[in-house]
Amino acid sequence: MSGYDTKTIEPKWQKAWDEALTFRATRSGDKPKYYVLEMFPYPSGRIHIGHVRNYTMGDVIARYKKSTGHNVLHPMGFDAFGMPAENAAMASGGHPKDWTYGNIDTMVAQMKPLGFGLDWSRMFATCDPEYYGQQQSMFIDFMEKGLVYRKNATVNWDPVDMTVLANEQVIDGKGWRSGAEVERRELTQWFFKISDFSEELLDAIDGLDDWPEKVKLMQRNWIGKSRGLQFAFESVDGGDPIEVYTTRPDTLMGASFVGISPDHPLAKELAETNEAVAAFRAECQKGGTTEEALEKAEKLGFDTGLKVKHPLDPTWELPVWIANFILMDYGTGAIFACPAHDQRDLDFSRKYDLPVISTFAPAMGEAGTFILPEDGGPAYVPPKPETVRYLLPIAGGEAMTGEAAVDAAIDRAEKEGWGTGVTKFRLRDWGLSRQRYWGCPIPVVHCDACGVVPEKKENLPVQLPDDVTFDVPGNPLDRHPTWRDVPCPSCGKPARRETDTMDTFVDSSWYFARFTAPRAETPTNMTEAEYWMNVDQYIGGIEHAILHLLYSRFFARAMHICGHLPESAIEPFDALFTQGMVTHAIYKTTGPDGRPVYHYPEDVDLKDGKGFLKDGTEVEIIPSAKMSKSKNNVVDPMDIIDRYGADTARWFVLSDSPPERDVEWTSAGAEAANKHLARVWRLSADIAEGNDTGSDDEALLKEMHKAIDDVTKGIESFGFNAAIAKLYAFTNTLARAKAGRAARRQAVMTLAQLMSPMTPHLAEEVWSMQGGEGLIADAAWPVADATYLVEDTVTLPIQINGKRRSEITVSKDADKAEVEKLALADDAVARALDGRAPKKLIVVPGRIVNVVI
RNA sequence: GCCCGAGUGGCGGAAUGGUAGACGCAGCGGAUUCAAAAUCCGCCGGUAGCAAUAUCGUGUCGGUUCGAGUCCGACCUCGGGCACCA
Repeated sequence: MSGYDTKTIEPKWQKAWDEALTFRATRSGDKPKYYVLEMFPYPSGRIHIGHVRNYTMGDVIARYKKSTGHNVLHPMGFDAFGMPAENAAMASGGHPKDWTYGNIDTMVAQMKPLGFGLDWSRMFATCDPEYYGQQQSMFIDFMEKGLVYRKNATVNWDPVDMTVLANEQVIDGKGWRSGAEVERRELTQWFFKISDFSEELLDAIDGLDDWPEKVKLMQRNWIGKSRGLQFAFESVDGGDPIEVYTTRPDTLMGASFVGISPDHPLAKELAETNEAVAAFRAECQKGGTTEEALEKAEKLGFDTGLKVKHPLDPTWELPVWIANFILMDYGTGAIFACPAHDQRDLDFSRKYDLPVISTFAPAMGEAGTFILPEDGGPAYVPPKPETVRYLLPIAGGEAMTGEAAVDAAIDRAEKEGWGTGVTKFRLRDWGLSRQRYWGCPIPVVHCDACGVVPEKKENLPVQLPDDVTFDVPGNPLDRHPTWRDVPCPSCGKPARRETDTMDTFVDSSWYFARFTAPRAETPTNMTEAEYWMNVDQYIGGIEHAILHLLYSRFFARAMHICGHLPESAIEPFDALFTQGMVTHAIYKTTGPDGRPVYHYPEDVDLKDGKGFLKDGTEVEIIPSAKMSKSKNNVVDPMDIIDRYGADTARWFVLSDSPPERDVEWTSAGAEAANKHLARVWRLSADIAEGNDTGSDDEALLKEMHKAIDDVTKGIESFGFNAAIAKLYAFTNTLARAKAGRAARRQAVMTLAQLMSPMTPHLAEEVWSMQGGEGLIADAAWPVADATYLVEDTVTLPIQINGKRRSEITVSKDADKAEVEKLALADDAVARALDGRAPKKLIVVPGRIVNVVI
């Protein structure tokens, strides 16, 4: 007997599936369809064990759904535009295109030996002109429908390299290559009008029943609907009124100053004549553009000397300050500050010695050790639904919730005519312009006579030129000698192409739709889209909870408006599952220069939880760290396949941790997985050669049907680790079973079927060893027989005052009175009661008995 | 700074508000073997006890409940996102 030989088994069955076109997605018959999709990878170079986990989960679902009678679509492609390709070209020459397609070839070659049931015939990369040409065509459709526009927006500017930087290229406020202090600079950029859909994208979240609550909550907060008051502060000095928006109009009597953004038109106007203002504005331009950088930056202010009137008291004059923490993008770019109830405003007021006035305090009785902010306490910011005691109410009573007070304040302002209740959203329009080469060119032309004109559709795709270099910073499209020069699509006179390319989030916002008809001459094919959409199960990382998923939801709506998707597909992902990362310990020592040295796992011997190098030096073990090349803790799936086979890798990434949590890769765990699969193989071989004697067939059947039931439920609920635990238990049962050959053969074939979504090669091998008909991949999923699932008796734990003290065994349909009688007769209970009657007796049928004494 | 999660034995983890620790790893003991590997069997949260058993125990502190890993509040630590990483 040759043993469990993955190097023979795995290629054999992969070939069999290929030849039988087992995983080719078809619309045949009257079967229901099922579309399962994992977030497609960026072609970084090699596949990562995290990819293996992600695609294995999808494959389990895909194979399971196929065996329950669905037409399954399970495609794969590559999110192939983006910065790393340009960085590689800058670092080591070559061309982003060659680098990217080379990586794709490598990664496909690495994925195939893993035996995923994918329809490879549908594969594409977003950098294929056939794909991005269709994207350009849709961009033009979006323009026609008014979903795209241009406006100014801030970017990170490196003043030394004279180039725009991505947020990740700004490190501690400095450019990553030049080290120069980064500035914020305005450029005219293209935007998608996602904000037109704010309300709709928010409301529709309620219908996403099979999305994780946390993702829905994150999206709701991101869209950020708020109700507030918009009103104007009249100028004392005869200038224009300053419009402000506030979500806390109830704190108006606590106003300390009026703040405007450094980018507010008034600030810009002042800067023209006032050098100090101009200098302050320049100071505020320093640093990166991220919200985090802005929030964490030191609060800076500049007193303009201007004064405005308080709307409720014309004699009350408030100073106007320019403050760096006020965003022009949100509200009106101007606020009134209430330091008593906002920590940022309080920090600012203390720094610049501005007044602090509390408008409310904790409700009576809850005051305790409360210190008012004006007396040195922190800003008092209770949740809005909490009742507080108003010291300076502007409307309504003294004790109110913040919510009620805000409503009352808006009512008063509207009645008196000095303000309006306004609903605003935090969600900003989607800026898609990138000043980079390796992306989808924006298909427009700038003409001196006609302005901005979309390219003619028959001229699409607007292809990236191949003859570019990356030896100097900046966008190669900008300095290409001829690429920019084109005739105006409208008047035919010489004009210039747009040199900005699209954000790569655009590429990934509709690939799922393209998979339904990947070679269509239009972005989608309606027949195919109607049949396959929506994605029934989408699987990916939690890091995409907001941007990618929100942009895709917007895109599906925009595509529907332009006739590229049916209305039923405007929420493209019916169910979402977010999986955790695969982590691995880091082995670290400290070098002679005091800097950390990271060691490869194969160089470290593990003993009793400690790690040692070959020379005996003990290494520090940092567990569960994100895999990173610089930390030498990356596990290469190809090494695992080579050593143990694909099924072991697949089994392990599913077995050790719940799928939504991170899993730590350990060599011990991989070995254990491999041992178990070898054991199943031996068990099958034994049974195939075994004899017919035995009894207890009934007991084995019972366990088998329980296993079918448990594993089916486990797969359906993404409890893969729990399903695998049941499979271990059932394997143990089968190995020890004294049943006859027929019953054991049936059991091992069922075991193979239950394992087949996770370890498909081994499952096929066992199936064929036992003389199963056809491929296990085509076999119908086993169904549990309910008659085997019911137990005749149940064991009930007995608690005394909530602590387990004993147990009784009763028949499964014993009524409450009978259980009570048996419980009271129990020795432990009788001892504890000592003749007294229990205070209370709780019987939860089939669950527990609790005697309260 | 803001938003969202997660914390259970030596380790990964299981547990519709109802027996905390299923299953796996490591460890310990045994069988098999000339020996080893492989395999098979048994034990395995802490403390006390020969044992029966008692007692403590799910990041920390409090609360709701007959009963809390699970629900509520505060805090600590770690992770994800913050609009140009993908």
